[in-house]
Amino acid sequence: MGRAPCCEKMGLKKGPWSPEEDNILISYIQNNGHSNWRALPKLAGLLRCGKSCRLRWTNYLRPDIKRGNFTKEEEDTIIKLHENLGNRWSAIASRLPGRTDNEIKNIWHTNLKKKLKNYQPSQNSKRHSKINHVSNKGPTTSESSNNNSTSTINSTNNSTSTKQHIKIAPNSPQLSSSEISSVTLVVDDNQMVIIKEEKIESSSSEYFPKIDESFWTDELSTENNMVVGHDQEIQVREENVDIFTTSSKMEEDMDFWYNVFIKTGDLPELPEF
DNA sequence: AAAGGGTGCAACCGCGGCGGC
DNA sequence: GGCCGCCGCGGTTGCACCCTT
Repeated sequence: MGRAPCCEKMGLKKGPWSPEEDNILISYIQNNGHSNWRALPKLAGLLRCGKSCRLRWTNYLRPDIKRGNFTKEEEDTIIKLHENLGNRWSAIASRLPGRTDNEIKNIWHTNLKKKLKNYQPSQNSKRHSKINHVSNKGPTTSESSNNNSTSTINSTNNSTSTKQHIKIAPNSPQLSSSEISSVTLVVDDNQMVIIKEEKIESSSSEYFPKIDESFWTDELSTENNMVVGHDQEIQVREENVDIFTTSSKMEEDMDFWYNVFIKTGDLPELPEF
């Protein structure tokens, strides 16, 4: 079934936006919000499709957009994040306040990609010097196409005495958006952080254990172990995993910890849980 | 000064996810 | 469960501007 192309209706304007159109859109959204993009242009009196309005607003007119050149720090962050997230521009943009996915995508294609060609970073070796890969046992089938890995990291935090299991993202930053993955951190008795990344071919239904809503709640359920459980060593280690409950403080700490990890490749002191 | 190529960026296109019915 | 419409995302295009010759 074919999808009707955007702006198929005759009479809808395309191309660059005029200042007048911008003003109409801004004042309408300021007064009425943008709960329905489809209806917005009609209600605002714009000869544009909703999609065009949404794009203009999110990429250009939004008041919280940071204009101007990217700083060195922002560029470095983009490079780091792209290394980990791939072309997931919206995910990258979400970590750069005031920057849009479109802007980041543009800067990447026009600027950073070229920079990287001449720049062979040592981040990987740096990271690997701190992350000791203790096993790399994928599922017994499709091993060649699945890139599962488990890493341990020495933590300097000596205060915890129980294993904790932290799911930081449903998608591994090491994998492209076309791949389904799971990333899990486990802190064990010896203050070792185990990073479990699992890459799953999206077409391979055997790696999609049934996950109910509880998986995405704060409590660690056995379902979690199923998801990461292709690695036997991890399964054994997880036998003593305590129920994991989160607090906003803990989430903040983990977010900070993860951000430093992403930005620098270094592993800062592990937050106390 | 003009032409041609390169660059940057706004905007468009089409697809997929998701929710409502 | 399937259909449909809306929204968001990533890829691509088009054009204005800049630089070089």
